[in-house]
Amino acid sequence: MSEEAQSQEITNTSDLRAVRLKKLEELRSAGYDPFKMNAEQAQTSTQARAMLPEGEHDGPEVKVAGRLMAIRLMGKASFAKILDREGLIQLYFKKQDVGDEAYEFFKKLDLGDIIGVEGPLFRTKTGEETVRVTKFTLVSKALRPLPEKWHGLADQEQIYRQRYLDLITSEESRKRFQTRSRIVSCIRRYLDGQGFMEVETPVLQAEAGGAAARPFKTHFNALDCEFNLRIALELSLKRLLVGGFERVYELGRTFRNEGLSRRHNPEFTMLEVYQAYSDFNGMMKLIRGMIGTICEEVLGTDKITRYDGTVIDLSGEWRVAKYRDLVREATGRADWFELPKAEKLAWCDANGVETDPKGEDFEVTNSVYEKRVECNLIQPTFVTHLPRQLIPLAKLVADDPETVEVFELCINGQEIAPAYSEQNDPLEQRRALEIQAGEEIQKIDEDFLLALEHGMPPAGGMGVGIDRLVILLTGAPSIRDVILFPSMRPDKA
RNA sequence: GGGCGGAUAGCUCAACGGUAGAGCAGUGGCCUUUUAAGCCAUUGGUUCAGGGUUCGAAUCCCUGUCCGCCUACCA
Repeated sequence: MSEEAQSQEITNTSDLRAVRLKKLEELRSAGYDPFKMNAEQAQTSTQARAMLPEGEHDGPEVKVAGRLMAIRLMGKASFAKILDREGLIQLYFKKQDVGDEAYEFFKKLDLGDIIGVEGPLFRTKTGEETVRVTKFTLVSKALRPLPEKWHGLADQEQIYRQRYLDLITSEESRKRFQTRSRIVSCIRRYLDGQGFMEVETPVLQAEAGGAAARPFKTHFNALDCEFNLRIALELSLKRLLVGGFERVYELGRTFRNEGLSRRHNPEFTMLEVYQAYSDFNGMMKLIRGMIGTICEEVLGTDKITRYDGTVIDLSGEWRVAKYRDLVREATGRADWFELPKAEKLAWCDANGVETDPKGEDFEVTNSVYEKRVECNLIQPTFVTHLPRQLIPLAKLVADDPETVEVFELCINGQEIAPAYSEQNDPLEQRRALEIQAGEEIQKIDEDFLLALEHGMPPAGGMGVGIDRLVILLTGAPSIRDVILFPSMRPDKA
């Protein structure tokens, strides 16, 4: 590849790669190989800027490094900007300062090249902190050009497939992923501080249980049998409750072989937490405290402005509302639960709520809940007292046995975290699993039931969709904007 | 799976049946405090692929590929 560029006379100067390859070959034949060089990054861009006090014109020497993002050549002096992990910093190259030869070298640099520079700080007449470069080193040559400097990357596909270009050009995207990382480490700190223990359980499972979703299948060569990628963490973690690990959590990737949308990615990050001698009320305090801590320590605010301008207020006490009341409110029918199914169906039909007419009565109601209640819960709301048929794995509410001890925390029109008072009666659990499995009895996880029969302490359990939480907390428009490399069809190039 | 929209220079986009253009970046030149720096000159195209209609297609029609949005499926 290099010979081709080396030997050929470049006639087409808009073949940017060829032009840059030629520059590289020229450097190499002059005895300079950028890929064999390194630079010292003694300060980040923000640290360096902070070393020049407000009002001061001159500052100390700094050594910074990063990617060249802008070059403004003005004859015998030039301005440039480099980007490091914290942002941009301006550089000033003057022929007098660096010497004639080095200045000619500088003029051959391209946008996208990675350089290290050193020199004293000064403030320009417009007030910007700038490094007056005395020495610089090219440490990586970019053979490909950066995206357009003003508009950046607009092609959604390229943003996802070549995320590095998006990260280089979009500060918003860069910040969003940095925030995600800080949210995740804050969650770990918070749970660890509450005496929880982080564990890792198998991703590869003979039977993927703990939720009703289609799994991804794979083949386990050594055992010569079909395996699945996990669809939930629940069953492994409850075995650990039986084993005496009373406060456990796992923060890991889960896989569901289902469609892609603004809210769904087939592989997504899930947090599941189990706490012995607690229940769904305890989980409510836990999630409230966790999100409150993230607001305080990561975001510095409890008011989130969404991409469309909507403000989500996470301060104060969050609303707690019963499922039935929310459905009554949404339909405007105080007598909703007394209506015969035919009238419920008629209401759905008249109000554009799609539902299966052959479904059970509670399923018709749940269609209303999903399409008219959940997606409208923008401000934080704990929905409680869900009908028992919807969640067979939770304990019944003692004084209202048609409902279960459960909440679903909804914010931003999405279910962020469901939590249960976990079922620990092994006989009830078997019955529930059998009902759920229907005819496919062989799918019941006997090993899990065996564990339960040894006695599991009463416990609260909760699942948190980390991607959705990050969507909420960063105000992002889509799940694809909070996953670095979202699932894509293979590039057929 | 269904519906709608899109694919044109390296990037962002125009041209909507009649010679494919602009800005950015690239190349050459001028310019010692600029910041979307400026000025002069200049290179760069299988208009996603394949077929059709037409004197003539980036433009109209068909098929395919890929992408986006909506929708469906989804404890």
